[in-house]
Amino acid sequence: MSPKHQGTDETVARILTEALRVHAERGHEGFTMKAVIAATGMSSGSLYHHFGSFDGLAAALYARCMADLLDTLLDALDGITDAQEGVEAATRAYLSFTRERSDAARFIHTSAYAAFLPEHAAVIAELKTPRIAKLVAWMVPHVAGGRVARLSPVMMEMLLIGPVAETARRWLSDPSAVDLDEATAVLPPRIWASLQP
Amino acid sequence: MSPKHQGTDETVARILTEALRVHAERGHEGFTMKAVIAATGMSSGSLYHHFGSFDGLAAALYARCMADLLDTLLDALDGITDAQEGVEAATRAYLSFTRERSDAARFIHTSAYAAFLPEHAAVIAELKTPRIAKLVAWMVPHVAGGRVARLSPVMMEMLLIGPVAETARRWLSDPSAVDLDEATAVLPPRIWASLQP
DNA sequence: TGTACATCAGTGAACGCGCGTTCACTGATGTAC
DNA sequence: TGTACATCAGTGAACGCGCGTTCACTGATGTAC
Repeated sequence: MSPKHQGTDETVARILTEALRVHAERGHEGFTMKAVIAATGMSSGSLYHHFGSFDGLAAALYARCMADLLDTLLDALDGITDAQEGVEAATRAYLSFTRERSDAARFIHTSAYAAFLPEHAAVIAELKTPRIAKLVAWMVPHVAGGRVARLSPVMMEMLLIGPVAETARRWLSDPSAVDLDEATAVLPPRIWASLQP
Repeated sequence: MSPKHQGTDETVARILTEALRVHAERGHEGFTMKAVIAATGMSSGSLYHHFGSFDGLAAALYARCMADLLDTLLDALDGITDAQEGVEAATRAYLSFTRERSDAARFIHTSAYAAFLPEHAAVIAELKTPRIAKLVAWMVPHVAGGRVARLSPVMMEMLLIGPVAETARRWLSDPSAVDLDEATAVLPPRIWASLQP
C-alpha cells in the first residue's frame, strides 16, 4: 500500500538479528541501545526511525522470536493426526528449539516478564494470537474425541509447556543443570499422561 | 561469636522487607537503590554497610524469598506419608504461596534469570541446598517403594513444579489470564499422574 | 520530458537524568587493664 | 572504678558513568503536472 523504499524491511530484519546477537553475547544487562548501535553500525536516529524507542525494538524482537517458536511447534504438528504423537512431537520441538535457537529462546524467557508498553504489546499479540489459535484448533478434535481431557485452554497449556518451559529456563541459565537429551526422552510421554481424561 | 550490636539483624530484616515492598509497588524497573533508600529512610552508606552492593541486597532478598517458598512446601509435606497426598499437597502449597505471598513469588520469578555475582550465589545456595535436600529425602522412599517413577531429581522437579511455576508466572504477570482456584483443583492430580512409574 | 516538491531512510553530536557507588565522618556501645 | 581505645551501625554530600532520547540535518528516490 504505502510506498516502501527498497531495503527497509531488510534493514529492520538485520537490526533485529544483530540485536539478538548482542543480547546473547552481552547478556540482558548488556542489551542496550548503545550496544545495538555499535553492533549494527547504524545511527541512533535510524533505530528510532524504525522502532520509535528501545522498548519498541525489544518488543519487535520478542514478537519475532515468539513467532519463530510457535511456528516450530506448528511445523512439528503438521500432518500428525494421532493425539499422543502430536503432543509428544510438540514438546520435543520445544526442547529442540531451545537447544538450536538458544539465542531466541533466551530472549523469550528473559523478556516474558518485562511488561512492554501497551502499544507494543498489541504488535506482539498480532503475531502471537493467530498461531496460538492454530495450536488450539489442532487440539480441539482430540478433546472432542475423548482422547485428551476436557480442560480449559490455559490449564492445557500449563500442563503441556510447564515442564518443558521450566527445563528450557533451567538449561538456559545453566546448561550443566539439566540434560536436554534426557528431557527429550523423559518428558513427552509423561506430559501426555498428565493430559489423559 | 563476633559481638553484634543490638538491632543489626532487625535492621537487615527491615531493609529486606521494605525492599520487597518497593519491588512489588514500583516493579522491577523501579527497584533501585535510591528507591529502597527512600522507602527505608536509611542512608546509602548504611545499605552498603550491610549488603556491600545493590546486587548483594538483591541476592539476600532472593535467598530469603526462596527459603520462604521452600519452607512452605516442606510444611505442606510435614506428617504426610502417602506419596500422592504429598505431591498434591506440595503443588497446592506452591500455588497458595503464589497467591498469598505474591510479592515474594514475584521477586523469585523475576530474579530467577538475573545471574547474581558468584559470591552472592553462594549465599543463596547456602539457604537453598539444605531445603532442597529435605524435599528430595521425602521423595526417596516413595521412589524406592515403586509408587513414584524412578526419575533423576531434575526431571522429577521439572514435572512437579513445571506446571505450577508456569501458572504462577502467568498469574503474576496477568491475574486475569489464569484462575488459581482452577489450577489448584486441576493440576495436582495431573502432576501426580505424570510421575507414575 | 523537465522541473518542483514530498517522502523517508539514515546521520551523529548533544542532552539531561538517574543510576550505583564512594568516603570521610559521627556517635553509641563493647573491651582491656 | 575509671580511662583509653576499638568496633561498628549509620550518615549524606558528591562522584562519574552510561543510559535512552532528541533534533536539525543530508541525500536519494518517488510523485505531480
